[in-house]
Amino acid sequence: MLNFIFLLRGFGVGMIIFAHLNYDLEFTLLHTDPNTRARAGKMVTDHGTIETPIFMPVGTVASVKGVHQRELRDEINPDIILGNTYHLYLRPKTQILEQAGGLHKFMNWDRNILTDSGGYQVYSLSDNRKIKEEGVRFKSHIDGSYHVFTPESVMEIQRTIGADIIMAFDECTPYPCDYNYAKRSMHMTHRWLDRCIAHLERTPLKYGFSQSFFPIVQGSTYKDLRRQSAEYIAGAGAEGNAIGGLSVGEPAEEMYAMTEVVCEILPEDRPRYLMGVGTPINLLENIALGIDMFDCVMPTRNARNGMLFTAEGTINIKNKKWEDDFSPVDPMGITFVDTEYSKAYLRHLFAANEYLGKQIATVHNLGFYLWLVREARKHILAGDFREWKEVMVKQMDRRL
RNA sequence: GGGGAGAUACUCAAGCGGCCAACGAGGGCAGACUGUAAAUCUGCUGACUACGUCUUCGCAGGUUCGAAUCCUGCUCUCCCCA
Repeated sequence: MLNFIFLLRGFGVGMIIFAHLNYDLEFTLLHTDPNTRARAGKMVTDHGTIETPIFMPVGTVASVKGVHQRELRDEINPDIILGNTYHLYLRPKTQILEQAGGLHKFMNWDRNILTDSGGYQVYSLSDNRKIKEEGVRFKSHIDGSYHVFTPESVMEIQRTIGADIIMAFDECTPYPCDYNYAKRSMHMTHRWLDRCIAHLERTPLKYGFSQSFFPIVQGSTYKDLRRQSAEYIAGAGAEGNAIGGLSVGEPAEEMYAMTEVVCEILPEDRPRYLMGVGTPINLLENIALGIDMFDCVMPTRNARNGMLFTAEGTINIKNKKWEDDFSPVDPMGITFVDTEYSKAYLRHLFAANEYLGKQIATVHNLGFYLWLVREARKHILAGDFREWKEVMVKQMDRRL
């Protein structure tokens, strides 16, 4: 653990304070697969240990949709979940989170939390925002009011939300993206990164535990830009590094190609986080390329829309063929919902639009995703990851 | 007994001479979803020997070049008065 001392310029004569860009994240690489670039590791933060590779369930507005915290902890059991700066800033609003003593206390989650910076909303709310060098002006999707996010303000907000890992403010470019636009955008993201770091250094921690900061590689689907960006991001020397701007509609092969060139450059001894990915197959393929952390709305959103992920392939539980199939939701029985309910019953709940159906499907899908990354970890440690992965990819690439 | 309103596809419900195989909603069937403006969105939903043909709008006749739409009769439903 490194603690840098630095002098805050122009802030009182000779006043020495501790830098707030902490280096408190302990990441240990336990094993690297000899046949692929897959890694098994462990991160230790003030809110516990995160075993990698990890999948982080998305809880945008301080809720993993459809799941109680108790089910999340006891059944799905992730070491870390996500929240979103843009959404939480708009509602309940930063000040409420501050009064609550931070997001952990507010939502009663005492394990790790990572907050996304709102960079993805720069992409997804493209009709309702304007990007400038200074920052981004958003139109609230809740009440139509206007708000400006700058790298500085986003760092302030994330300090107040109080996640364990906070993300740089970036621009997530769309797909396809014109080369020149991707290049300009990438450079702006880099400049924003410098501003994020500068601002974090003068923004104190609020809740007595440390926060790690991850910068984000951009560069769209262009290898040269990705390399350039990865070098810049690696140069920041952060405790972990993220890859953004993927899983925005590009073919999987392009995603893997970008992950590959970026992972060659990002430091081995720091966790690598591929943002917004993905399908179970995407996870395994990217683990093989050296990714340690993932998040995605797919298991939760698709669950609410009736899609189940299993080791044998995907199920659309709304389909008529399950009407009289009284077999368990998933005979593997990763979580209690898998064996306590039948497919016919779950289909009925969806047909009747009962909340419970969406809840069961969500617990199942998240249980499966977490099982998948834990299993990957086991096989990396055991040395047979590649063989296992090949079998799993083939098996999961089906519709049941 | 008298007066009035109405019967449209699985359901509800528009249409009131040609642009009607018939708006819309529900239901049904299928698809999409990747750092969550998503409990959302999209398509199909009379029958076929399907870029065309055939049979539909209570039933039976009629008027018209042409009828779910107009006329006559019948059957049934609902409302009001006695």
